[in-house]
Amino acid sequence: MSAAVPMPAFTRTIFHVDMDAFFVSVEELFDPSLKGKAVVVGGQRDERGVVSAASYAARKFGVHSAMPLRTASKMCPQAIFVNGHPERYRECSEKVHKVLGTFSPQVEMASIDEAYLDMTGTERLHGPPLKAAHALHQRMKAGTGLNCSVGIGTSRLIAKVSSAQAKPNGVLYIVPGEEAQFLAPLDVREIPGVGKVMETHLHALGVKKVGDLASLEESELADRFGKWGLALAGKARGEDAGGWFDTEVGADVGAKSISHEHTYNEDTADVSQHEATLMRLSEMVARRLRESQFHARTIQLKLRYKDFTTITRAHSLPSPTQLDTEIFEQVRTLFRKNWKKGAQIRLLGVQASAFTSQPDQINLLEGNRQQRWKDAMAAADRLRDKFGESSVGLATGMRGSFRERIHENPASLPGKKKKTDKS
DNA sequence: TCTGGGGTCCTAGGACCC
DNA sequence: TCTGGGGTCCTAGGACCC
Repeated sequence: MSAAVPMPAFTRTIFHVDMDAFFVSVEELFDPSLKGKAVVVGGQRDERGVVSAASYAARKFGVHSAMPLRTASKMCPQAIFVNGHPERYRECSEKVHKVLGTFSPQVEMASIDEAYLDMTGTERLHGPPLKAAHALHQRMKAGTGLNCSVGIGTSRLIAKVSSAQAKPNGVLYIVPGEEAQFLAPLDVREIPGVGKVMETHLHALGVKKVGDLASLEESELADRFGKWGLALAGKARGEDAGGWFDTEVGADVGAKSISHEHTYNEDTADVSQHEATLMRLSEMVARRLRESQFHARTIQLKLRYKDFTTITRAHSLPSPTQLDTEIFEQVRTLFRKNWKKGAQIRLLGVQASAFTSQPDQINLLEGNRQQRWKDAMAAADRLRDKFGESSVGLATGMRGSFRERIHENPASLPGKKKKTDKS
């Protein structure tokens, strides 16, 4: 048993809705002459960069996302190369979200082109799962002009894996109880979270299919891969074992970081160019912080050299910021300290994290003071545990002082501890 | 093949505190 | 002079996803 998070006692009905060749399909809406042709979205054929999306016609030639554009051009010379249009995709994504909202109040956009719906208990409104899915399909086409695929299962994992099997433009329902049989013949790579590295490790153990994985001892997986191994064992059975998958659908989590980065068209060692780039990236990050009303405490520089070696260097500020100048100065300091002078740079990036919504200095100090008091109390408790009740006098004295503080400023009492433990 | 940009989560070591 | 056990925070790197 993986005991950390109890599985729901009832059977859930989860939909995973995945838009088909999303970026390509959106481009086709704007230029119908692209329809049916080999199309590559992401940039021009001679540019530095990778494929964001490929049409099904282009995929026939082996082109796939994340492939370098130049490689795609060699494999499929007749392909039409299109620059990406993020605003168009965001706009369409909102339309998708709206359509999905008419089917369930519990909708969660997992990325720009896919979503989870908890459809548990919607039978009276929408009928059985397959009927609801076909209705969704039609309403999606009518509302957005786009095709999607729908996977249905008792967990997020099963829904996600089955939507991939349903592509393109299909629906696949995995009947409750048949999860393991459905997964068994699939490549381990089909399990979300199993990438190239984990695949190699599993192959070394003779594990190629999910069925092979399911027949391994859970304890062996745990020994070999730690926390991940345990989750993996559950996934082989179709369970949302551990991590993000185990969360309720629609419980939206705020952003944890905001970043921008830039890859030069040609590598360069020109300092003034680097500082100008860092300035621009800092401005972009700061603007988004202000838009989302976040203040960031940690600023990170990302630096990639010509040979692709990449370093990150971070610094936490005494008080959080959303100002261009403060971010830029931090990132410039980090850059000056860490750049191997004269070495050619390929990419620069700026990231902000450790968000608070309260920039207020006074509140922050109060928070720190309170934290120290909490620490002191906890320390006293530990002392008491160790040395017995004779040391309780110390602890009581502290509690007294703490109580006074609470009366001074009752509003600031509630714990700001947000344990992000999802396992 | 010559490798984008925007994210999330996990691990591991060291500093620091009690 | 040597000896512990925990906890939290910070930082760096890496796997993975779309």
